[in-house]
Amino acid sequence: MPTPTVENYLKALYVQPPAPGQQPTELIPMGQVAEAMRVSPGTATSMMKTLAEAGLVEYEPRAGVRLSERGLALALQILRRHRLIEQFLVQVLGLDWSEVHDEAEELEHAISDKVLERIDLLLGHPDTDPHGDPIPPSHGQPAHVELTPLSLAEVGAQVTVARVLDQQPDFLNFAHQHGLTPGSRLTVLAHQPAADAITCQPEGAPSLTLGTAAAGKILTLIEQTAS
Amino acid sequence: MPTPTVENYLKALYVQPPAPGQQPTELIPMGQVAEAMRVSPGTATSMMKTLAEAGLVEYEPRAGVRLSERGLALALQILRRHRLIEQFLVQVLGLDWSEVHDEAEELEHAISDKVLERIDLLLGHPDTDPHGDPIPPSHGQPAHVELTPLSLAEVGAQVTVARVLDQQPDFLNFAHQHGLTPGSRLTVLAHQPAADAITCQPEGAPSLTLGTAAAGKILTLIEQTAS
DNA sequence: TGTTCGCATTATCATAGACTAATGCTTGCA
DNA sequence: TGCAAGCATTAGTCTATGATAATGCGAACA
Ligand SMILES: [Mn+2]
Ligand SMILES: [Mn+2]
Ligand SMILES: [Mn+2]
Ligand SMILES: [Mn+2]
Repeated sequence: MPTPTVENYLKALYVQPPAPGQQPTELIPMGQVAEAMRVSPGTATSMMKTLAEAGLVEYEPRAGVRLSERGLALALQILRRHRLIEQFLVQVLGLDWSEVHDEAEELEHAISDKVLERIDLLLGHPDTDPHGDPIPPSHGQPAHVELTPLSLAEVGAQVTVARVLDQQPDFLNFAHQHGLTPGSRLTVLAHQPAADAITCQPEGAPSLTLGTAAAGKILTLIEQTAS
Repeated sequence: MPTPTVENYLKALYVQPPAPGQQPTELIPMGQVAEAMRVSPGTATSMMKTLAEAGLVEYEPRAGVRLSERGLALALQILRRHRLIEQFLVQVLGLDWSEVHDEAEELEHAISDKVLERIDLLLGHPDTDPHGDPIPPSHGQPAHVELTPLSLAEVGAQVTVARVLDQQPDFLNFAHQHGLTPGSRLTVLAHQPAADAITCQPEGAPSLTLGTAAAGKILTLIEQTAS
């Protein structure tokens, strides 16, 4: 059984965004690992060697690391725990979606498979967490759904918010207050490239202008394009 | 915030049974600490010095340790977490009372005050856990209730099982199968000192003979003495 | 083709928690 | 009154995980 530290590294490796245009099987450079885990570069290197010893990653000196098959399976297991716990904390205990990430970050290392499956049952086998992140099944990869960042949705399109990529409480509170939670519908009103902004109209809330960076963190399902 | 290891030591110190006839404020010898925590004597000594440094225990070399006021408050907090979690696992997730102790042993270190108070609310502020152990309030000591070990109950008495002291799954399964769970009522039929045994009649279950040691782990509330 | 700059690696050290083995108190008994 | 047996303490080591600082490699640019 891996330590909490090892579990955190594996999860971090899994969720690293591939560099633009890269396959997710490409090598992750050590600097990125160090930054993701907020440790020094030396610590990252030595930890990656340890994980490689344990067969959880493939490590190529001066090139980077990628998860091995075993490492990937473990990472998905931790991610499943994390996201089911988040959903549980919101649905059953009534916590706010802005505070469950940090709670789950600890609980994911303490919960047994048995308790986890009870939670899954109680929740009716959800397939996403409160932020719209997919919950991996107990075996195998989560299904892939094609989503469009709000920043790229066409003017006039009607979209449904499906997933919010930023876990920061401030951002989540902001999104909640403006009707940008998974399931809420909105219409894209305008792009303002010069202002680096986009304006949209959430259903049942005032219209809203967001910077491109923020809009890029809101992933949507296109319901209807501009007619 | 103490580490999980420190929390476990404090909890263990709190639940150490005082030697027969001792006040619970007496010093606990190092051998007892080492045995309770299943570590070597040297480890116990060095850990107690560390805890003394941190002001959580009073340590007298070659005599023993006792919890300080701060250590006691912390121990009660951990115990509250442990027992509320156990009750939650049984009541909400439907786990068996024989398996929740080990689960809670991990979760007690991972759960936040916020989540804990939500659980407490959801359960309706229970004051005992599934084994009948009292749940300490968020501040202060748990109320003391006078209970009688089944081994000492008089022949002919009607008693209600209030608390089961052994957390071993085997013992708990045995107790459950024979109707010896908190809340179940039974009548004491006979003492057989020569056989080191006691016979009782649980309501709605076959009568049962137990060794004195086992009967001593079943604490009861006397409902009615022999007429 | 050579050099430099950015990143990675190595070397050294620290801390928490554990172990084993050697040593040292203390107390009860002769 | 003295000593041995039973505990407890100390000394030295180990592993996991971190840090810092010195060194090294290699890709891109001159
Ligand atoms: Mn975590
Ligand atoms: Mn999430
Ligand atoms: Mn514990
Ligand atoms: Mn209990």
